[in-house]
Amino acid sequence: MEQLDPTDITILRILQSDSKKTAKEIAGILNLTSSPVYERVRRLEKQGFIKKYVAILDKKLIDRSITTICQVSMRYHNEAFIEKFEKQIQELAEVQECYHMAGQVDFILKIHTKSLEEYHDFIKSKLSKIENIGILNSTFVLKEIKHSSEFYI
Amino acid sequence: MEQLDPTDITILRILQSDSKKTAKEIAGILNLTSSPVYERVRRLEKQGFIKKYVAILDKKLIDRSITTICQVSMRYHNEAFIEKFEKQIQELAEVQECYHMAGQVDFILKIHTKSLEEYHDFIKSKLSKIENIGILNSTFVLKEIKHSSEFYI
DNA sequence: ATTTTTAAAGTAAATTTTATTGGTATTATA
DNA sequence: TATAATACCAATAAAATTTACTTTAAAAAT
Repeated sequence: MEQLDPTDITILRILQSDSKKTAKEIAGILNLTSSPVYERVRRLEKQGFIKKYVAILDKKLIDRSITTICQVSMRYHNEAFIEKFEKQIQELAEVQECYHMAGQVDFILKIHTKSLEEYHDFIKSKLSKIENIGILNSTFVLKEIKHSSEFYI
Repeated sequence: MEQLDPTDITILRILQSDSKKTAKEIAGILNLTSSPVYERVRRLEKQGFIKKYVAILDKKLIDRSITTICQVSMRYHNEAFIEKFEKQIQELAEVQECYHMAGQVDFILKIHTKSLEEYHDFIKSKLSKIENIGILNSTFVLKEIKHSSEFYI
């Protein structure tokens, strides 16, 4: 694995919090000119350190106020069932994240909906239609204490 | 609340998945010229629909391979304790997300570390040092089935 | 039905940023 | 010491952003 020097790390930190910063602005922070910054960013993209650039939307304003954490356990743990479940989850637009977990619960999902009613519809008409779900436990987010896509590097 | 028309929604969908798309490229998809697209994007930023633009890094390459979901319950539920907990969590760089939940468990945290060992250190020397934590339950992500910052709009 | 108003889109030019190239200094290597 | 590699700087071309202004089309008012 290619190593990151302190300049690379500073660039990654900046772009994690604001990807609209120009090469020139970053160069100002680093006491460099924009060319080496530009070249490093391109290299970091090419090497895969930077996967993509995205816009983060305001959940409330786009009317997706309800965040739910849903914990799912399967009835049977055959490879075939698990794989099918994973595929079906990927198709559900309401599911923003899904992790296969170690421990009691098999999967943890993060789901965004307009309302509790829409969440109810989601469970009734989409999630619970998936074969082989044993236990399904939903808890609602009362308050977002911290929420970011940044990694500490 | 200001309403979004179909053009706005298309723009938001595109920028959620790739914020490097130029106004011209988006205009091509929408059969428009770049100026109205540019003006709409500026408006969507100003109105707050777009909160920020960020770079998404590769967890593995930057050596944050271990993702842990940690469920925390408080011993006492005074407002003062809760607020102090929230403040302290916000300071912890390893914690990427933290939600105050309805139900049995008070908080759910998503934590990224280099290794299990580093996670252990985090629990021992940082998280469990916070006053008033009752139950603390950690489960590890075996596989990311789905992971995105996009909302379905 | 015609005119007025308004909002959205188009056009074009300026400014800024991105992207490329060539050259220099520094450091490591043979 | 000579050579190669690396990282940076400077200059410039290409492209995108940003601004100002004009046109178009739809809705509202006369």
